[in-house]
This record gives sequence, structure tokens and C-alpha cells, in this order.
Amino acid sequence: MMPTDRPGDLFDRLRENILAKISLGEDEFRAGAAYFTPRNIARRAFLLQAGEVCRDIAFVCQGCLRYYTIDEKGSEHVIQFAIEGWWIADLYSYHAEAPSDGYIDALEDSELLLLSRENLENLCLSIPAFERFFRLLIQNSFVAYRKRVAESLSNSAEVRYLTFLETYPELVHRLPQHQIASWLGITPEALSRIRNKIARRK
Amino acid sequence: MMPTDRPGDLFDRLRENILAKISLGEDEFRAGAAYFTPRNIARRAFLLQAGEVCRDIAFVCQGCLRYYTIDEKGSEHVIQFAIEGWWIADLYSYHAEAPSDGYIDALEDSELLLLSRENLENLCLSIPAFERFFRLLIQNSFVAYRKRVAESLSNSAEVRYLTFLETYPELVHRLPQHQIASWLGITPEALSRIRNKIARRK
DNA sequence: GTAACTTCTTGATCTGGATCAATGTTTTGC
DNA sequence: GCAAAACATTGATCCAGATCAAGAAGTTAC
Repeated sequence: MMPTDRPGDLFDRLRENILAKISLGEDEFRAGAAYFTPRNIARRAFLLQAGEVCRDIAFVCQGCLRYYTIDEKGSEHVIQFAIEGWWIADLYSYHAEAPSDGYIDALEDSELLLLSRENLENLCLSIPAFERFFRLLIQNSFVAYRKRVAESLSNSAEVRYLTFLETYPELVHRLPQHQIASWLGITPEALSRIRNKIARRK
Repeated sequence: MMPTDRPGDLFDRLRENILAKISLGEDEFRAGAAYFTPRNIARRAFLLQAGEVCRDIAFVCQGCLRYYTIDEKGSEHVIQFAIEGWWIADLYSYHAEAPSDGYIDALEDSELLLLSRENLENLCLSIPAFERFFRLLIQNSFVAYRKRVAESLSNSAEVRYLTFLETYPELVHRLPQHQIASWLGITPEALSRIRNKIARRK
């Protein structure tokens, strides 16, 4: 289909995201690109498995990935999705160099830019504006997780699903329903009934 | 009781936390102190109320605070606690200068160091190591919230309470039970029964 | 093109934790 | 030191969402 991007082109797709957070000259922007490694990953392939150390933060240029855990009964629990413009990693494992308790796999064939811990450190040292970039990046994610905690403490599954529809409209048509159900913390059956109820109401 | 600390002494209490994340000369450490404002707050007093913009990050030197929301039925939901060595703020409101959707109040008489958004910016500009300090600070909080999401997706209230006991042993004896119940996302009655059940088992 | 898998729906039943209500216990304020 | 609040427990009942089961679509792989 599409020709494979050269690394520089792929990095250009992060341009908007980066420049929204920090101001950067064209030369610094180019120099930053050198720290990222492009990687393609096929649907159903793993980027990280439980027990491994998470070596990279993955910036998604195209496609869709998820982070999930498996409990002692063998049920999967989706903690996070990531599509174009988002990032995904087990930051705890990444930073502590400790084994991860979860899995990252691709829900679609995807194109990624990887940033290893060593490269992150070096990038921050050589272009200090990136230190701020990562602070703001993580801060935004922090705020999103805190909202999710607040939401799950306050609202019923139905309200949480409606909030999900509003907050992530791009995800709704792209993800299988049972993945959304897992993210919401309910069973696929419960989500099916909720959708049915909402549809009947309209 | 204890004499009121001078600002510098209060800042010294953050020393361990700061130096664990960044390396800093004594002069830089002293210079950093100037950006923080000491503040005492009485039990039950508010640091932030819904509708206000969160002006400060509060570093807790002594005491205990909580962040909570109130839903449309009037129920409180505790999102976060903070004791000595922790920080508390509505980062979304703080950064976006948008009205907060929640409240921060003191559960005990407390001593705080406040850092306004302007001072945070200036501190990061004048002592770049603090940019990294805040990145790591927020990163740790991010990881904690993500774990909480994972925990709430996977485990029953009883298991979550046991995890809470292990993770925050200092909090257990200090907080009223119904505050812990709220944080766990259950009613005080449910927590009482869970505790009863655990006690009978031993 | 069809077998095998994955996804979604619908129904019947069960259950963890909510809700409502009453009582006991501890803390706080003056 | 005592009244008023705040906090904790226990019981009875209820309900949102889980679990189990079966079938209907929709996809995927050769």
C-alpha cells in the first residue's frame, strides 16, 4: 500500500504534538528525530509481555495498541489504548527497569517511533526543551487517569460509556466492543445491554 | 506546641524528596526555597473549592489533606489523600487555569509549602534541574494512578482494601474509615463488613 | 467457499455491594 | 463535663452488573 516512511517523515507526524508543548527551532526539531527509532508492528503482535522490562516509550504514528493485564482467573483488563498521536508504555517498568505486570499488543498493523530510556535521558540533556516536553506529556496523561478514577468512583457503567463516547469518538468505531467493555470495567454482555437500552431510548 | 517554622526550615523537609530526584548544590537548593510560600491551614478549612482556579501546588510538610468531588446526588468521592512528603493540587485546573470540579480541604491542621504556576515556571527557568524534578514527581503520581485504575478493574473491594493496607500503612490509622471507603469506591457500611470479615478470619 | 474463529446479542439466574433504618460509640466544641 | 456531631456497626432488602448458556453474525485463513 503506502510506501514505508523514512524516519524523518514519521517524526514529522509528531510535529504538532511537540510544538504544542515547547518551542523548538527547525534544527533542534531535526536533531530530536535522531533519538527515535521507527518500528512497524503487525496486528496481534506484542511490544511488551508481562515479566519483561519495558525498554521503550512507543509514539503511535499509525495504528492502534493497547496495554492490558491478566488477573489470576485469566481475565484480561484493558488499562489503556493508544492511536495516532498518542503514546504507550509501562512507565513504571521503563523507569524502574523492573519487570512489567502487563502486556502491550497491536490491535491494528501499526507504525511506531520508539524512544529508549537511554535516548530519553540523552535527548533531555542535549535539547533541554524536551525535558519540558515530557513533563507536559506525562502531566496530560496524569490528568486523564485522574479523571478516569473520579469518573469510575462517581458514575454508573451507562454514564461512563456515554462519557467514553464523547471523550474518544475516534475510538468507538475502531475498537471491538468487548475491548471498550474491558476498559470501562464491565463485561461485554453488560455493554451490549447498555447500548441496546440507549438505542431504544432514542 | 511546636514553634512555627521559618520558611527555610520548612523547605528543608522537602530535601530528601528533592535530592532523590535531582542533584542540586546547596546554593541552588537555597535559591529554590525562595519560590515556595509557607501556609498553615486548619482542620476542615478549604484550600480549593469547586469553581475556583487552583492557583498552587501544595507540598505537605505536616498534616493531611484530601481532594474530593461531589456528584449530582450530593455524595462525596475522595480522589486523593496527601500527608507529609506528598503533594496535592488539581493539576488540570492549575495548568489550564480552568475552574476546578473538586475541593481540597484539610483533615488535620497542616503546614504547607505552596508553589504558584508563575513561580513554577520561573523556578524551572532559573534552575533547570527543577524541570526534571517536576517531571519525575508527576511521573510517580501518574504511575500510582495507573496502578489504581488497574487495581479497580481487576479486584474486589476486599482485595482493594487489603492492598490499601499494604500500600499506605501510615494512612490507615490516621484517616476515618468512611474516608478510606470513599477512596476505595465503596460505602462505609460495606467497608465495615469487609473489616469484620477479615477480623473473623484471623 | 467453507471451516474455524471472533464478536455480538439475548435470556435466566446469581451476587457483591448499595440503600435504608436503627443503635451504639467516639470526638468535638463550648 | 455535657450536648451535639461525627463516626462505626449491624440487620433487612434491593439492584446493577456478573456469570452461565446458547445462538446469530461477521471475519479470517487456507
